[in-house]
Amino acid sequence: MLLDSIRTQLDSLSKSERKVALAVLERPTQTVSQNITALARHAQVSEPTVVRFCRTLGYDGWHEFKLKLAQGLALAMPGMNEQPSQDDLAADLVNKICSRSINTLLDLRNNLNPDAVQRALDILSRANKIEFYGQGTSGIVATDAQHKFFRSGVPTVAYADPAIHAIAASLLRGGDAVVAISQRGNSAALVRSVKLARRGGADVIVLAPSGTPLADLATVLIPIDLIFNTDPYTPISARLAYLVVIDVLAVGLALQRGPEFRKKMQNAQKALQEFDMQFDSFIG
Amino acid sequence: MLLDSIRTQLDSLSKSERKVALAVLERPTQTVSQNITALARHAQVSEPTVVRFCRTLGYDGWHEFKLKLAQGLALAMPGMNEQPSQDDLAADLVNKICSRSINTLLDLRNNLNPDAVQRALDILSRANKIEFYGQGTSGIVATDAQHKFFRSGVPTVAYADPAIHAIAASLLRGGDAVVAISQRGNSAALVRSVKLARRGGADVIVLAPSGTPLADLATVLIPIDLIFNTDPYTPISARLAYLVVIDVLAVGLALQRGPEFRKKMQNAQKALQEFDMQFDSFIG
DNA sequence: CGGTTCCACGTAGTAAATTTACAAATCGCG
DNA sequence: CGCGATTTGTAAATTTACTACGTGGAACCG
Repeated sequence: MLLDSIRTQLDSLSKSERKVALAVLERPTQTVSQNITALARHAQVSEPTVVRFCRTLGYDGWHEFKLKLAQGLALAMPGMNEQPSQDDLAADLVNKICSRSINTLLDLRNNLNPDAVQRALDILSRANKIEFYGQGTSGIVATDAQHKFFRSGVPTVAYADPAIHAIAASLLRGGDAVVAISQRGNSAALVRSVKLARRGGADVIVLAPSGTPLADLATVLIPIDLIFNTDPYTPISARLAYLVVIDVLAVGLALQRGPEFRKKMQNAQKALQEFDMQFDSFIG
Repeated sequence: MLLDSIRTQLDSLSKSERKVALAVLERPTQTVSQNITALARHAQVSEPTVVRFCRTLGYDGWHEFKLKLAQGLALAMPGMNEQPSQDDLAADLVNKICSRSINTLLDLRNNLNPDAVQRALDILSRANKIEFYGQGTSGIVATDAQHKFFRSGVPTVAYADPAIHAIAASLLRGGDAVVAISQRGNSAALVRSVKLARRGGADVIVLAPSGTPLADLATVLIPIDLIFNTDPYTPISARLAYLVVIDVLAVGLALQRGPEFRKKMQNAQKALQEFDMQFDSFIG
C-alpha cells in the first residue's frame, strides 16, 4: 500500500519532505479530504514542498498523489490502527475480521498463478474421476469442493479421513485426478496418500503453500502463499483463500466443459429458485 | 459501489445530467484521471452541469465525487467490464471470482450489524451448550463453525442432518443456545427444529437473510442480506459471508470469555506449530 | 391558442487551489 | 572560509472548480 511505500522511503527524503511524509502518515484520512494548503500548514512546510514530496514518490503532483492515497485507504481497513474501544467490541471485531479476510483475498487475487489454474483445469476436464483429500480444516474445504463441483454438474468424491483416502488413493489409475488440500503442506498422511495416487498413475493437483513436502509431489501445484501477519487472526482467514481457489476451479471446469454444462447449471439454479422447499435441504 | 448507484439513479436524473452519468459509466477510469472540463466536453454538456450532477448524487462537488469514484474503482475489479479474452480464460476467472468474493465481504463489512453480533455473543457466552444447525451448503458452514469454536476453546456440536437436529433440538432447555444457519432462510426442516428448540426454552441465533421464515423465529437475528447481482456467480461467494460471520462469533466469544481463554488459544497455536506432525490431521 | 411561470441549462465571471519560476538559505566540500 | 550544489520558501501565473445570472424551452393556466 501507499502508506507502506512512504514509510519505506522515509530515509531517502530530505528534511522538509520527511516532515510532509510524517504528517501524511499521522493523519492519512484527513489528508485525502484536505487540500494542499492544509497539509502544508500541518507539516509546517510550504506548499511547493508538498508538491515536490509527491513528485519524489513518483507521482505527477498533488492531485495524483491524493487520488492514489484515497484508493489505498479504500482498500485498507477503516480504523485499523486505532485502539479497539472497549464499549464497542463487536463493531471493532466485525471490522477487523472482515478487513483481514478482504486483505487475504486481495493478496490471493494478486498472487494466484493463472497458468497453474489453467493446467489444473486441463487435468480436471480430462479426468475420469476426481477425488478431494484433506484433513481437519482442509477436510471441510474438501467437502465444500465436492458440493460445489456437484452443483456445477461434475460428480466427485471427498475424503477427510486419512485411513479412507489412503485406500481410495491406492485404487486410482491413469486418467484419474486427485486434488490434495493442505494449509500447512506437511501432513504425513496426506503425503502418503498422494504418493500412492501418483504411483497408480493419477494426476495430483495440490493446494498448499509452496516449498512444502506436499507441494513437491504435485503434478500441478497451485501455491497458496499468504503473508502471515503478526496478529493471531490471520490463519483463520487463510482458509477463505482455499475456498475461493476451489470456486475458481469449479466455475472454470463448468465453463471449460462447454456451454451445455453452463446451461445445465443455469437450469438447476432456476429450478431451485422455483421449487425452494423441495430442494431446501440441498441449498441450505 | 458508486457506479451501481449511478445506474440506479439514472431515471431520476435530468436529460443533461443523464448525459454526464452515461459518460462516467462509459469511461470510469478516465473520469478519475481527467478534470471536470474534459468530462463536460466528453458528455457534451457544460461544466456546471457536471457539478450539479455530483450534487444530485449527494456529493459536495466534483472533488468529492471524483475521490469517491476513485475509491470505488480501487475496490472494484481490475478489468471487470472488459471482455474475457479467450486466450486467458484462467486469469480472467481468477480475477472475476476473487473480485466478486472481495465485494461480498466489503458489503458484509458495511452492513453487518454490530449490535446483533454483540447480543449473539452475550447469549453464546452465557450458554451451557451450543449447537449449530444447517443443511446442504450451510451444513458445511455449521461443521466449520464447530471446528472454529473448538479451536477457540469452546466445545460445540454441529448437525447437518434434518432428522438429527430435530431430535437434538427437542432435547434442549433454557440456557442452551442454537445457531441456525441458512442461506435462503426458508428450509422447512430447519424452521421446525428451531421451533422445537425455542419451545424447550433455548435461545436461537439465526444467520439468514432478513424477512425469511427462519429470521422471524430468532431470539437474535444476524441478518445477511447480500446484493444479488445479475451474474450467476454471486451465490457462490455468498457463503463466504457466512463463514466470516462465524469467524467473528468464534473470535468474539474467545475474547469475551476472558484473557485466560485467549492464552489457552495462543498456547494451542504454539503447540501446533511446534509439533506439526502430531497434530496435522487436525490442522490440515 | 397565447401568455406566464418555472425549471433546466449554459455563459461568463470569480474565487480558490495547484503549479511554476525565481530567489534566499542551508549544507557539503574543497 | 568561500564556492557550488541542493534544498526551501516567496510570489506570481495558470489551471481548475464554483457561483451568479440570464436565456431558452416546456408545462400549465387562463
